[in-house]
Amino acid sequence: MAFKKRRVKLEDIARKLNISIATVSRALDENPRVKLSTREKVFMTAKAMGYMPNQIAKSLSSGKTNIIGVIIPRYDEPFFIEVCRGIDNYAREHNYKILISSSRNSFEFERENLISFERGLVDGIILSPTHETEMFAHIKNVINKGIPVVLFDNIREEVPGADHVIIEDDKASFNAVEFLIKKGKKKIAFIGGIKEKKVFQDRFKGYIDAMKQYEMTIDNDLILHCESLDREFEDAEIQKFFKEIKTQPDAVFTCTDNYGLLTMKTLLKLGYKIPEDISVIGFGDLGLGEVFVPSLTCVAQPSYEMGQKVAELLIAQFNEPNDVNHKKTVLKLKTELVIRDST
Amino acid sequence: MAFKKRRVKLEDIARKLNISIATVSRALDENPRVKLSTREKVFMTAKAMGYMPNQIAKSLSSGKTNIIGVIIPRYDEPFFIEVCRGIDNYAREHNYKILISSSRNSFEFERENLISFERGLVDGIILSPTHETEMFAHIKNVINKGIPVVLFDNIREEVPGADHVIIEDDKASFNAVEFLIKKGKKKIAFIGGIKEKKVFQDRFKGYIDAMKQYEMTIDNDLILHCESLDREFEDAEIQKFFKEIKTQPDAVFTCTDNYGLLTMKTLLKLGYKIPEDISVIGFGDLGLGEVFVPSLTCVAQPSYEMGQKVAELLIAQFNEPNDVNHKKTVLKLKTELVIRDST
DNA sequence: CTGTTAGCGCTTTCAA
DNA sequence: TTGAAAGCGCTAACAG
Repeated sequence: MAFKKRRVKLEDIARKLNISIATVSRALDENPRVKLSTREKVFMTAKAMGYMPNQIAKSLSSGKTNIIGVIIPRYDEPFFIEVCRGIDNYAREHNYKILISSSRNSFEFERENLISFERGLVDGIILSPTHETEMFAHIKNVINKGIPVVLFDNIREEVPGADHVIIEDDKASFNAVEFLIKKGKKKIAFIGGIKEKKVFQDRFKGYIDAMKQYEMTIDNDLILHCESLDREFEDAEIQKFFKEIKTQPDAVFTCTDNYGLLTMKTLLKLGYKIPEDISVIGFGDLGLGEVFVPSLTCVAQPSYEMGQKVAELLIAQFNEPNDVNHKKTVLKLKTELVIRDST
Repeated sequence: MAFKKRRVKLEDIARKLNISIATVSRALDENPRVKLSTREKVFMTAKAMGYMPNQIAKSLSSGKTNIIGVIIPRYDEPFFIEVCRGIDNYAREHNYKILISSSRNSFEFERENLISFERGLVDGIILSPTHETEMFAHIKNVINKGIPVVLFDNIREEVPGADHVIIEDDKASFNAVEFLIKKGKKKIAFIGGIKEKKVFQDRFKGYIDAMKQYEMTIDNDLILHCESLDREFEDAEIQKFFKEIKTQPDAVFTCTDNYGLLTMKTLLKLGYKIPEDISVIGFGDLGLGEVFVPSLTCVAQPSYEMGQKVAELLIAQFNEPNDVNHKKTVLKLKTELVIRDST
């Protein structure tokens, strides 16, 4: 093979068999209107000649690409990858591929990615907004062009026409904090993420609600909203928080697995015993918490299922007769508190 | 907007301006052969009409999709995600998108994915073979069709025509084991993965080489080749290994971060002190090892760089005049031993 | 500097 | 049951 071969196309098969391109196309489509014997002949020669359909030509002609565009804020967060795995799984079963793009936690990139998806490469879009995303005009724009959209995870504002899949963030953290209170904890600290992110707002709300409902005093000294998006800095922020803390907490509710682990690390280094002196709870439950010593009690988030649901909703939109008066679905997934050694 | 709008196309712009489609196409391409004033007019109207180029039509006509197909064995391994991040980064800078497919550790899926990529959807393919992949006919096939291919990580057999990017697995583990020996360790255990996987073979070789070179006795009782592909079972295998072990080791060299962490967990639960009683080394260094208490000494693998290199090689192939007599590049990336608290 | 025209490979009416 | 032919929206060679 010393040269790049020209690909076999329908025309080649047609010529070899002395039939028309249309018949070949129909035959390969297993169209029953083509005589069985012809169909068989076509199949054989197609195989013999090493025919491969051209996906691009098919797409142009049919107006469907069978590709789903996925935009996530970042790759290096197991939650998003797990969601993608769920999407991929469902999509594959329905003959779709996924094109993943990261918005790198930037609204500008999110917009760019979205625009590039408007160029007809994808049949629909799944998007998890960044913390920077305040305006949703770019998304509405896409929807107005008739491209189906499903949003998940961090949705600050409801977008008409798009399905939403989220988890019960407030309720989940309420339950976790309630669990600590019922264990007799008196000084429960809170560690969350950037305040702009809806999920962190909701998790904070759950904390506050539980504290109020059980008439605990809320001590601002025990509350930290991490501001960094980078592992390294998160670590530093958390270390600083516990070194400078005035009131000694007897429990910490944290808003991600990573915060939970970093908290345990810091506390262990400061000489605390977990869970004897202090309890720690994480959020997410994506594998790491189980291995740590002591293992981390977590709010378990159904990430993989979330991916599957999101894909399901999108593909359902594809099959709707009228995709513009699409009735929006808002799906709230349940979480579960997985109790381990850290509480 | 109560109906799905027909997209604006070149023809619409052309008609509105009373010029030809070709001119519009060239103008939007910023072709200097088009009069500046015409170009400007075209840009304005395109914008005003909300024109978006049709990527599919472009691809069919130009024969380029600007999409890179990536096939990885699994999503839930940070190494692969990190490589993808590197690929994505480089690709994006060069105006390519990536289509990720998981082969789910199965040769059959790998083949299927490859075949679906042969349908003209991607300009080139990046692939990390599964442990099951013994034959490379499916890959050679693709290369013979003139589709550029770059392989990385687990390559059992060199494939002519494809570039390879790997790390110095044997040397890396040699160095790690040597480090333990020089620390005065006498009973060094080895925990690796399935024997079919080339990377694990090489890492084992490095261990054996170091042990031989320093005239240490190799004790089969201290060697474990994990057979499971699932976290949960890995955990059980490692626990079993240490519970049944006859000789007490004073160090453990493990072939992945996860093995390292599971080993530490098991040892801590069995009452060992790390590093006082026993040292542990992991392989990969993808974030988790740093947080654990004690933090894990690791062979640091340049995963992100690997992704960038892989993408670079592929895109270089795109620009080669003759892609069939392509001179294969084999790139071996260096690793580094990051020393932390576990040794 | 601009227009005409012939594809790219496939799908799909319409006609036979 | 099959064929002819008109697109899908864009590119590019050629002509002017």
